[in-house]
Amino acid sequence: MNTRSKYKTKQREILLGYLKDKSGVHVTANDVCEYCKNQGSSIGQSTIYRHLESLVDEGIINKYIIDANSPACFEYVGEEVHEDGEVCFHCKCEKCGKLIHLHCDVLKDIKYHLFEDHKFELNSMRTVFYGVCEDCQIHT
Amino acid sequence: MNTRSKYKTKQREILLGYLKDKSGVHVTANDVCEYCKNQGSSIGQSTIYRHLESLVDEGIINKYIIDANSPACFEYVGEEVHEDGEVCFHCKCEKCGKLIHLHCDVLKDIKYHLFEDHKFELNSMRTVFYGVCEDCQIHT
DNA sequence: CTAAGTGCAAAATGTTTGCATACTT
DNA sequence: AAGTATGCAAACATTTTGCACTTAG
Repeated sequence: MNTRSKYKTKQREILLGYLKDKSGVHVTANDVCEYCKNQGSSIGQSTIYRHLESLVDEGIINKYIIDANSPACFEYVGEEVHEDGEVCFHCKCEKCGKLIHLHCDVLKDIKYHLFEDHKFELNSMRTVFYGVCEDCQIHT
Repeated sequence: MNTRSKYKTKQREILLGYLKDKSGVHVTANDVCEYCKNQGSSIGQSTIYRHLESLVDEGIINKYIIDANSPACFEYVGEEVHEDGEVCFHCKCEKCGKLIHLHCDVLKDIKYHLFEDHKFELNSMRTVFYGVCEDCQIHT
C-alpha cells in the first residue's frame, strides 16, 4: 500500500509531465506507453503501472474504473489540495464505449440535492452515468 | 449489445432465482458458479457471464465495479416493468454496500439536462450513484 | 425445424510480479 | 554502498469468444 516514490527519476518526470500536460483529460496506462514510445524515451509498462499507483496513492492523480474490461483512466488533479468545489462527472456510452468528461455547474447541484434531500453524500469521482452519446443516437 | 434472452431455460431460472434470493447482497460471477456446483446443477461459466450481461441489459440486475482487479458484483433490483416516464435511480453506499432506490422529480431533471445540454441519453436503470449513506456518515 | 442457449477450452485483456540490472542518494 | 527504480518476460485473474452440441418454441 505504501507505494510513494522516494527517488526523482527520469521516468517519473516524463510520466508526471505528460499527465500534467493532459490535465482535464482521461489517460490510460496504454496512452502513457504510446506517448513514451513516440518520444523515443520508452518506459516499461511495469514502471508506468507502478508510478500510476504511487501517484494515486499520493493524491496527485485520480483513477477511474469505468468498466471491468476497459482500462482504468487516470487524470491529473494536481499536487495542491483540492477543497470542495471540484465536481466532475463521467458519462459512458453504452454503445461505443466512449467516455465523456463533464464539468458542469448544473451537475454540481445534483451533489447538493442528494445530500440535502436524501442525506446521501455523493462521490462524484466514482459515479458514472451510463447512456447513449450523441454520435450513437444518430447512427442507430 | 442486444443481449436480451428470449427462451426460458433451466439455467436462467436457477441463476435468476439465486440472484433474487440474494437481493440486497453482492454476488460475483464466481459466487454463482459455486452455488450451482453445490446444487448439483452446474452451469458453465460462459453461460453465467452471458446471462449476467443480459440481465444487466434488461435492468433486472445491476453491475458494480469496485476495483479493476476484483471481480464485478451483481445485485438483483427487480423485474417490474418501468414505463417510459419512470425514472429510477440507485444509490450505492460505498461503506455498507446498501442499495437505495430513489424516485425523485429533481433527479428526473438530470436526465433532461443531460439530453438537452450534453446530448447524452441517460440510462437511469443502469446508472448508479456512489457515495456514503446517512447511517454510514454518522458511524464514521 | 430454426433460432437461441449451452459448455468446454482457448483467447483476450489489463494489470501485477519475480528477478537481475541500473540508477539515486 | 544501500536502498530504490527499472524493464523484461512470465504470471494472474477475470471475462470473452469460437465452435460443436443441445434445447425451447
